[in-house]
Amino acid sequence: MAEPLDPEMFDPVCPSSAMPIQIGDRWTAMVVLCLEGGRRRFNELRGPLRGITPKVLTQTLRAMERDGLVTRTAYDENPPRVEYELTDLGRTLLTLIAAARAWSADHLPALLEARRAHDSSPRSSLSR
Amino acid sequence: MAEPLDPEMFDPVCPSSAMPIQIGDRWTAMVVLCLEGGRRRFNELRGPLRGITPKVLTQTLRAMERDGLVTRTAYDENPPRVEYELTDLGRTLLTLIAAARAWSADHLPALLEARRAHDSSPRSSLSR
DNA sequence: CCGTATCCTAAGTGATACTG
DNA sequence: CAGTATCACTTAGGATACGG
Repeated sequence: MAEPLDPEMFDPVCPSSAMPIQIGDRWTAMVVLCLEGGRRRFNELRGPLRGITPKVLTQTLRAMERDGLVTRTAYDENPPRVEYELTDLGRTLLTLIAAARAWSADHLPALLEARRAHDSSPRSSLSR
Repeated sequence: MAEPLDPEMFDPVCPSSAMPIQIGDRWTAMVVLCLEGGRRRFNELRGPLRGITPKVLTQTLRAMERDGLVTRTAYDENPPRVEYELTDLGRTLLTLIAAARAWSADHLPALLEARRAHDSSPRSSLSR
């Protein structure tokens, strides 16, 4: 298990990463997906989560640990090694996240098109 | 259709309203649910959405209209009347929201318990 | 390698008051 | 009735630098 992650799996700027939902904060759902394949080290998570700073990743993981979504295991080695893993509770989010991604695949283009049409309409900046 | 809404249906402070997901901003999912039963007037929405201010409700509805989730119909009457209604696209969110609420019903207690246990643990404020 | 410590800004939200 | 106009505030999130 735990095959290498695509280091560019998530790019929050890229619309294809757009999710209609947010679970917890901005990164939580992505972290869950990153941990789907098994336990990961801190720096293994930083790659796929394009642009996340260590501070924010720590924050996110701490909050998830607090909520019982992940476990944190620190090995007393040098250099240090810390691994994160989904709990059973954390894994229950996977189906919900999958549903959300399915919604995006099915309907996000329509939403974006509606937005584009609205923004380019003369009425959008006028009389209300 | 359009039976009267429970004026206390949603209280963002109440944990039973807690959602594991957010769709758009803080209120969007609740607005979708409020409109599930049919078209509603502006002030009809303010009751169930406990504590929402008119400014924020307007913001939310405008954003949803822009994204093609609701339609806004203004009748030229006095006193003014404006009705909001879900579009087909907006209705596609209902199943996703239902899935989210089901997750809450099934797993939110466990999450909250994990949080409580973590917060009351002596380790939570100590050595990291 | 795995974080912390500071500092900072932008967005979201709300309170209050006012208007066509 | 259905909004707007201000003002104020909190917090998530990020940039950067440093530490065990």
